[in-house]
Amino acid sequence: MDARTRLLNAAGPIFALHGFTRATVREICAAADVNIASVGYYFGDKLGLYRGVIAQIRMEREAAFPVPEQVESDPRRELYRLVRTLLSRMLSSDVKTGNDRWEMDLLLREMQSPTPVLAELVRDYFEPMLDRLKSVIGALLDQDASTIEVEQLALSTVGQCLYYRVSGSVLGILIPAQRRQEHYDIESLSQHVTAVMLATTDQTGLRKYKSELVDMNLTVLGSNAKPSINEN
Amino acid sequence: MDARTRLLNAAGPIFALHGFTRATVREICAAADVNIASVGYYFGDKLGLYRGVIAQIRMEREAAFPVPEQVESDPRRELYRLVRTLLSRMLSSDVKTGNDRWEMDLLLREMQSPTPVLAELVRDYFEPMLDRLKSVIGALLDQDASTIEVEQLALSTVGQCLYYRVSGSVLGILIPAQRRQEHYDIESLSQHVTAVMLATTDQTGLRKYKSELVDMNLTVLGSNAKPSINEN
DNA sequence: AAATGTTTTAAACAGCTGTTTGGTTCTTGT
DNA sequence: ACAAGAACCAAACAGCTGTTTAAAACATTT
Repeated sequence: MDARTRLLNAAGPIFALHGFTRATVREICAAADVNIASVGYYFGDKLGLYRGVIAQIRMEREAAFPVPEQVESDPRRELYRLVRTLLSRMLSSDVKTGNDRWEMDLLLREMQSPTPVLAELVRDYFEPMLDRLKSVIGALLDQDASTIEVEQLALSTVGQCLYYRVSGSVLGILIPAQRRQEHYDIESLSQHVTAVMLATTDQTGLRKYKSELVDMNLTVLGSNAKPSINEN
Repeated sequence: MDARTRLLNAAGPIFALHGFTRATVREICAAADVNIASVGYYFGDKLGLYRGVIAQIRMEREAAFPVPEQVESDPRRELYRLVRTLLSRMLSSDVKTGNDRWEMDLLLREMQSPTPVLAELVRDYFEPMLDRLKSVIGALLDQDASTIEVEQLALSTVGQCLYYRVSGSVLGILIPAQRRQEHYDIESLSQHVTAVMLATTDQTGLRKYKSELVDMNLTVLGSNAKPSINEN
């Protein structure tokens, strides 16, 4: 195999495991069975190699879990498909090998310590998915739903999905292994998240509770006579 | 001020900004106006200093945004308070100074690259909040709600809140600054998240949509005759 | 077979890292 | 005032970092 691609393949998991800085080119080159100077030769420097890895896994994951085509007649079913794709991208990795899920770890590190790469990643990878979610949620809501309302709901959807990836380490401590395996797989979570969003976008749902909430809040504020201060 | 506490204060933002490894003791000591050898003198080594910082910010944030006492008669209002506390802990920092929100960044880094510190952090900081959420959501649902259902809903709540912190960098690219300031403050988001969860926990809500979903899903699978394969 | 261009190699470089040393200054109790 | 201990300091240490060098090995073309 080409030394360049061997380097690319070896770098991915190591960058994901240790982050960009902590990952050393020596460790990567040893894993790729390649001389240390090769990263300079093929990618200019360490950051160039990193860019290459990011670009590669983005293509891979778009191919493995593409945004479903817009053929669903029922927006509810389309929402389910989108959520499932989202969760698959978050939690799953190569379907064939069943390998570790290092790709998403890498993207999360990029979100936490952004490099110039993040902007294009958002533009090409996250935004299309968010737009699709907005369009489906818009279809589920009444026509006079505000842009911001639809957007917040789309973000709530992504947020729930992302959470199960971000706090994997925390969930590992909070939730016993058996229950985790039984109830926190992609299928169960897809159904759960979709159900939450369907219940929320029901005509009688969100707006009713939001106005209820405003009333409640005003009552609290009124009885306390402190209109703008944090009450926690 | 004591050199020890000066060190502790200076280390927090720097650890949060660069992560444990990238943060150098030289930079921290320079910011604290302290000799390099002091970290060894007071904390043993760099990791000891890190532990000290984590312990300190946990105490600070618990004092600044305590879990509300269980005095609310209306579970809906209690849910709102819990969500607001959660979002405050995520998004806000020192109320007086209005400083940067570096504390949560640090906790997130700990979640992503866990050290032995994470376990106690989960036990003392996350778990009590999650238990409270479970109890409120259990009160909102009908009595025969399963444990796992309540837990998933509680995690969905936390997930939505956490998302606005985790993907701060992404939101900065996706959403224009003005709209972000107007609609993505703590108050707006608290109302939004609470409304979503109230709509979902309505008696007629979640379970209805979940069974609907199962029907839909079975239909899809049946027409494709591929029962167990990922259809994305 | 010779020449040209490409790829690979071991070694060295300069710089930064956390930690330690041994001595100095300051504080405290008697 | 003086001794004992705590606090602090500049300097050096050993190790690892990304990157570069210049030569060797290989491949391809003439």
